[in-house]
Amino acid sequence: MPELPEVETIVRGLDKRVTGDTIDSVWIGSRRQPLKSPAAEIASTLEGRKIVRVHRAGKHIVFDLEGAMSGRRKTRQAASLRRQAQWIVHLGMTGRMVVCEPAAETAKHTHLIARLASARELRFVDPRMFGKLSVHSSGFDPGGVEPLEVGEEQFRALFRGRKTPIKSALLNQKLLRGVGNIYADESLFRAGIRPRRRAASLTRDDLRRLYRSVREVLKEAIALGGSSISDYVDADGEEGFFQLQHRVYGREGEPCLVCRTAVKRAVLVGRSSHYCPQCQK
DNA sequence: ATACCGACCTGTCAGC
DNA sequence: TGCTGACAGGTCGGTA
Repeated sequence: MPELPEVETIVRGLDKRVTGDTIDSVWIGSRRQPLKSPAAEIASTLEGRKIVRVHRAGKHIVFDLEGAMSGRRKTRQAASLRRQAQWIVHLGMTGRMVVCEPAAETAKHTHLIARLASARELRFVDPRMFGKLSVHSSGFDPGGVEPLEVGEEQFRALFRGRKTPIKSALLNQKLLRGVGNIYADESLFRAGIRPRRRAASLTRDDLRRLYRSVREVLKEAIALGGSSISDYVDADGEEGFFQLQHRVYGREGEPCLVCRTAVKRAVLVGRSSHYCPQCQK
C-alpha cells in the first residue's frame, strides 16, 4: 500500500497524536506472519515506554522510545537497565495504524493493540500481513538513501554501471528508499524515460531530469497527503488526493495527458509498469 | 551482480 | 448467485 508520501503523511499524524504518550500495555494477536521480532520481545520493549518521537525511514515508521524511566522514580535497576529503543513498523501493502478509543470495534486483522496512558489505543491492522513489526535497541537503519535528502551527484552515482532496468533500480530500497510502484512510474513519466531502459544507459541529462522528477513527485504527493487507491487512509482516517494527479499509473489505455497516445501497461519485475510510448524514450 | 519467478496473505472486482 | 482468475501500494529467497 504505502510508499514514501503515504508513510510520511501517516508519520506526521502519529507524531502529532501520540508523541509524549506512554504505552501502558500491549496485546499481540496470534498470527506470527507480521512479527519480525518475537512477540514477547516486542511487548516487553514497548510496555511502560514513553513515545518520544515518530518519524520515517524509507517506508518504515519509527517510534523512538524513551530510555531510562523519567518522572516517577521506579526502582533504580529498572531505570538503569532500560536503554532507549525503537519500534519499527512497515505497513507492507495493506497495513494501517489506527488511533482510537478503547471502545472502538476491533477491526478484522488487528495484530497489535498498544494501550496508551491517555486512555486511547494505537492499533496495527493488516489484512494481507505483508507488514512487519519489530523492535531495535536504537539506530535502526534500513539502508539506502532518502530521495528527499540525497544530492544530485550522489543520486547519479546510485545508478552508475547498473544493467538493471531503471524502474527496478528505483524500486530497490537498498539504493533509494521509499519509492514504490506508483511513484516510480510517475517519476519516469515526468522524466521522459521508459521503465525498461538500462540504468547504465541513462545520460547525465536523463539522470538530472529523473532526480528532479522523483523529488517533485514525492513532494507534491506529500503535500496532497499521498495517494488513496482503494483503502489507504492516514493516521486520522483521512484519504490522500495525489491519485487525482497520476499521469500514467492506473491509466492504461487512457490518453497521455501530453500527447494523447494511449498509456501502456507492461509487467516488469512482476509489477505493473505504466508509461507513454510516445513521451518516454 | 542480475533477473526472473514464486512465495508470503487477503480482498475485490470483472467476466462468465 | 456463485465460481474463477487476475490483480493490488511490498519484500524476500531461490535459481540460473
